[in-house]
Amino acid sequence: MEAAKPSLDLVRSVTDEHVLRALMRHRRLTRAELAQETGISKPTAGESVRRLTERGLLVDTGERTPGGRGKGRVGSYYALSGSTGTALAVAIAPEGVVAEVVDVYGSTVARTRREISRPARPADVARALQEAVATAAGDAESGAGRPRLAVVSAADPVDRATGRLVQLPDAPFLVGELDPVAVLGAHVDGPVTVDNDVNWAARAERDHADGGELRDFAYLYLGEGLGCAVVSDGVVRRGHGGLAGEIAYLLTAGADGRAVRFIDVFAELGLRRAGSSGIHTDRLLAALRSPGAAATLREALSGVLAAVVALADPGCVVLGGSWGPALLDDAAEPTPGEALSLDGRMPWAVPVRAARMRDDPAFAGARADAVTRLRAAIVAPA
Amino acid sequence: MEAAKPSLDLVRSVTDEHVLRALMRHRRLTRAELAQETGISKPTAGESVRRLTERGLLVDTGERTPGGRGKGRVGSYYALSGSTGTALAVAIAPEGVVAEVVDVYGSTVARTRREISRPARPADVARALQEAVATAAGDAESGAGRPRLAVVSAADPVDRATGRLVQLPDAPFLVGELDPVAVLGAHVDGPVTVDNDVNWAARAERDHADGGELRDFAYLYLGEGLGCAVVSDGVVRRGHGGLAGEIAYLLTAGADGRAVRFIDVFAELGLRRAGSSGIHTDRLLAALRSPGAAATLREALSGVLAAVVALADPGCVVLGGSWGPALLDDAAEPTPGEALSLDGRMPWAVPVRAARMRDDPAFAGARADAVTRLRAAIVAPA
DNA sequence: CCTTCCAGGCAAGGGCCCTGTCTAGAATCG
DNA sequence: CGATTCTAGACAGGGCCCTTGCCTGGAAGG
Repeated sequence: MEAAKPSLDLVRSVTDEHVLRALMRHRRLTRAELAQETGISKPTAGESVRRLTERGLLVDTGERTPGGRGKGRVGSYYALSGSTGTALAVAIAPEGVVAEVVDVYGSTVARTRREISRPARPADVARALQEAVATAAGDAESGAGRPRLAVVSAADPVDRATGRLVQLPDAPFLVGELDPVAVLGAHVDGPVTVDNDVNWAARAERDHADGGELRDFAYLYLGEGLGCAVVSDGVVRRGHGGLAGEIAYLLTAGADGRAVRFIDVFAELGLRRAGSSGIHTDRLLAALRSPGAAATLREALSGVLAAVVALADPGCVVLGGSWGPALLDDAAEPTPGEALSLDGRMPWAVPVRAARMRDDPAFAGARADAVTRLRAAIVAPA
Repeated sequence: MEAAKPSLDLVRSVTDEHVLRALMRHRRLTRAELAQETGISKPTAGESVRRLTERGLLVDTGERTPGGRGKGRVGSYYALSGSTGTALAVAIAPEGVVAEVVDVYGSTVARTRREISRPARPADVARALQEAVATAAGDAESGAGRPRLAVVSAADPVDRATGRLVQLPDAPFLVGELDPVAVLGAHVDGPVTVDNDVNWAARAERDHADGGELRDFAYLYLGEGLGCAVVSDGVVRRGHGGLAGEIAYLLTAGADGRAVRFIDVFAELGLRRAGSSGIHTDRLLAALRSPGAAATLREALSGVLAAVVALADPGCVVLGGSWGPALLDDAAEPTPGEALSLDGRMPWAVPVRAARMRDDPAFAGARADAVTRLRAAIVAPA
């Protein structure tokens, strides 16, 4: 509703969009099915099919049978043509790189994974990224051409304006000067979207919830690194530079009650890795069995939670990462968040629960967004 | 672009909207001017005027002269009719209540202010609100009928779902069970929108900036109460319950380096009012001249700033309230934020500046929103 | 008084969508 | 095996909305 002034082909474009979206949901439809599915009249749907076929977006699949039960005339099935293209979804993590080519239906066209041996050095990560992307894009290119766009998840802070990874002190992973936009741009025709893995995981968690109930929540990632995604009004809010959620620097209560940065709590407990500056998760999980260390960690996390709740007022806090959910498993499941009460710090209660998406949620979020963006790219220039 | 399926009158509605919006900007236009202004053709503009006049939204003003220089045929001026109505903008603060009736052009139709003697008790506030609203609405009603909607700013946390004021411990103003939606609903035909004064001030500050440059920023209100508005992607984000920005409960560094809540820092310095639980601003401004207290306050505020920056990544932090800007006046203006450096707590720098809107910014924000909503209400049911 | 100039009305045309009807062809039934 | 039944698709008619182009009427200026 912005600069749509002299509109009459606007109405045609919305018709075409409905037809395209219906075929994204159903893969193949006859013109009559299309009319019923979209609510558009039969002649109009037929005309839209004619236009879109002419533009090369739709093809007659050649399949003619209208289904088993049909008694009447055969119909022609139409489907999106191959020229609708594919999208590339990539996840960069210290354990390895995943690159997947997806089509408009959300199906996987090609997939590659490159492991990285620990500790992950910047050059190793860059090489793994290059190889994984080249392999996946190459495998898919023979079939469906170059991907039209790319969506990248990176286990590092991402500059919102440029998409480059940002190097912050005390951050666990050293990806150096990696520029995913430049690397992916060589394999993709369109835009490259880059964001933090925690933000992608939060989007996956949001989409996983039923009926859009998760419109305002915080996703705390507690693993080798510390991160937080803030979802407000249904959208991950990245802030001015894309660095929103860098909770490592939040002031919280340390072991002796002094105000220390969250990340420093782990140093004081001897839970930071020697080589990198990440958190030694194995040692941390072991330390959780000692009441003293567990209490210190819970106290520190409680201060962080209070800050998140005070500033963002989430309706719920989701804990993810390798050891975040472990803080909850101890508590009785029926009373989630009991073990992480805010200790009377905050005057209102907020439920805390473990993340439901556990299998590479960052990649899942990026992959889903790649499909969404691909669909939008097909519809938009209509 | 949502459920606009069977659209052809959609295009007519957008035409009418363009005509209405043009007349909101220019107050009166002939049909020819309307056509030129909107880019629509002359017959179409004329037809839209006919429809809108028939619906009672437009009137022929009777003015006929097409302007001084015109040599040709006289044109008829059309304008929005009186039935487009008015909106009510209200600001509730402990010092008093302001109620203003505005029209679609943003002009003031009626205005009332009721002072409240300190200390403001809940009953005083409720009475002042009743009186101010009744007077303003009554004054305007004779001319333009009942206002169509109301927008309310309240110097208290506001529940997002119900619009009721929320009572939090350690909050300065005691408005009890005040329910602005119920009070205003008696004087208004349409919806009543209620939000926190800090959020409204932040919106005013955003609109005051040139060219939408303030898309991601934080507005820290430091007065008798402590508040914060977080603007992400150009919109104030209220959180799940509307309580985002309650920074009084944030953990920060106290005088002795211990982790204390922000509000407790003022108690330790003896800067909280006896009767209410607000901050004694006069005493605080005096205390700022003592290096020790000033350093303590800056240290505490620095911890709060770090939390805001870490979680929201604002492109800039704006300080408002009665003593917030005073923290900056001491520093050299050319290097804003120097006196409030993050002390190396955060790895990236964020500029800090004083609020530019100083004259009741909360009311200004609510008033502007009332005009916007009134215009939308006129256009929407088109 | 005539010319100039502009607001507004009128006519024609094109685009888009809808309802309603007809046709063709295949499966099913008697 | 032919008649019936059912459905996909084509076609005609009509309504709505916008646009271009032309005409008219009346006021200001020479």
